[in-house]
Amino acid sequence: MKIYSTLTRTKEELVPLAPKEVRMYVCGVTVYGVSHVGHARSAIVFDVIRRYLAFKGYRVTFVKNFTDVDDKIIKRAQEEGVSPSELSERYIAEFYQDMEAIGVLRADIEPKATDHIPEMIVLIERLLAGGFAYVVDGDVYFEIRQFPGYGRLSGKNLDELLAGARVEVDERKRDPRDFALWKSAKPGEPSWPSPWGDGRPGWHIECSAMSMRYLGESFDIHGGGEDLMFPHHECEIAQSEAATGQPFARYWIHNGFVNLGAEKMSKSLGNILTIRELVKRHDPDALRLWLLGTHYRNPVEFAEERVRETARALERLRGLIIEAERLSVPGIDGRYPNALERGYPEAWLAAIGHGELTRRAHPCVERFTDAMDDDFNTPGALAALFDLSHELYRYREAVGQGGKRADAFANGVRLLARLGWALGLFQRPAEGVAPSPARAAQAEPLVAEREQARNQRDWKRADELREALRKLGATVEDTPTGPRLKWERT
RNA sequence: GGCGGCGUAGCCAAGUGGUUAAGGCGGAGGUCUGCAAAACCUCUAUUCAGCGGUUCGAAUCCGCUCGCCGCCUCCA
Repeated sequence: MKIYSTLTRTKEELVPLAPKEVRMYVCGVTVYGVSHVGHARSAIVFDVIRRYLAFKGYRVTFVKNFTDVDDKIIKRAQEEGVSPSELSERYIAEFYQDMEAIGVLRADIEPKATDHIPEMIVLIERLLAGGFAYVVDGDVYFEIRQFPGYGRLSGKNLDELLAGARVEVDERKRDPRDFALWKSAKPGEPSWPSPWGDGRPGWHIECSAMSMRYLGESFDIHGGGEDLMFPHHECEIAQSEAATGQPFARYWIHNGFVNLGAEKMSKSLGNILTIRELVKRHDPDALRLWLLGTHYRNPVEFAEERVRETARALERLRGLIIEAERLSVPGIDGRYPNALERGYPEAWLAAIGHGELTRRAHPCVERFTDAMDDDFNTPGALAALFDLSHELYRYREAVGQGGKRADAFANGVRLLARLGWALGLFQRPAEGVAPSPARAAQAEPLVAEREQARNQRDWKRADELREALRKLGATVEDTPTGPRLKWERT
């Protein structure tokens, strides 16, 4: 399969350092506030990448960090009159809640910067010993001139960076572009002892230290939002490769932004839309489906209406799962909340049990994996999924005729659910939106009475009751097996 | 100023040198239905911002023009 790497700006064949094993590190969040749609996109993109690699049969080790010490955290903690660690712990808990709400699996390892100060100190010492860094008044800086590759990832040359003249002017630095590895302690700020005096780590060093700790000095994939390309990832490469003399990450993956209207969304602009708010209004699967409808490297513009449209498309796919479950096929197993399973599309195709349906499903599955193999082309994969759903509905229409069998249909749906799993879809109960118990209790007698009216061919009364149910938020669908309620999201 | 990206149907969005330009939403007609809903069938871009060029052949490559956006500073 091919992955676009920012480092080379081309799609490259994925060749992991160890066969059949992928080690990936993704820069997580700085925990000083609630997460927004942009974080959701990044989390979902890498969740899908991780899932699909597992689906392909790779053993994936996925590390995603928390930055729990930095200027913003300290500032916010002071404003709120709590300790920085209290603040970061709170937002870590919030982050987990949000991720669960949108169906993002936990990473295998989720390290916090403050738990890895010793590793960072060791790394900084290596850099000092190698002549890549220098100490000034308890601060340690990385000297970028000592690392010729600096600027390669972001495609910047050093002179342009200087010409930009936005770099912080600090007389003590040998070069204005040098960046801090260690910052000396200021009163009232958290600090740790170090060979250079009490202080705290610079931003970039944590990711180098933690990725090396858990994945080794060289690993396969390093990812994050496109904004992290420079300076963060650029600095990570410099300090890591300077320290080890080894190539750091092999493939660099950056996801595009979520814009709000014409503007980018960011905490500093204050125009954020939180995940918390979003999942109140939208089905999490609709949110995911909407996000995956655009390739991960392209920007996407958020609009409530787009997500609502996507929810209608989702209903089509989900209708199949509901249908299959109604055929009492036990547990459509597209849902594996905590298990990463490798995929065997060929076996699943064969397991359908009816040659005709297998034959029709086959090209859909192939297009699905071809699209995903091509730099995680989720829009292409979704197109294949919709085509598969189409084939399944067609087949279901004809069940009972010409050898078409309900069990084959259900097996086909199971295949669809498995493909969906690789995208993180269909992991919740297929019924989707569940009514509150109170509403369900209210609806029950109305449905019963309506059935009675229909049996007596009292269409007027039946329609009144349909209307009454609609006011409760439920749409009635009459099916051969009886009425079915579809609840609105409230 | 430097670097990079984008402009495909009413809307969203794949495709990046060669059969009929995916898919979704929306819309039109039909089947089914007491009526609906869902599903199914048919249709909905002779054309890919514009203009030139390369090529037997371009939405796809090159040049120019217009429009939009991102990064260069904390940010997913």
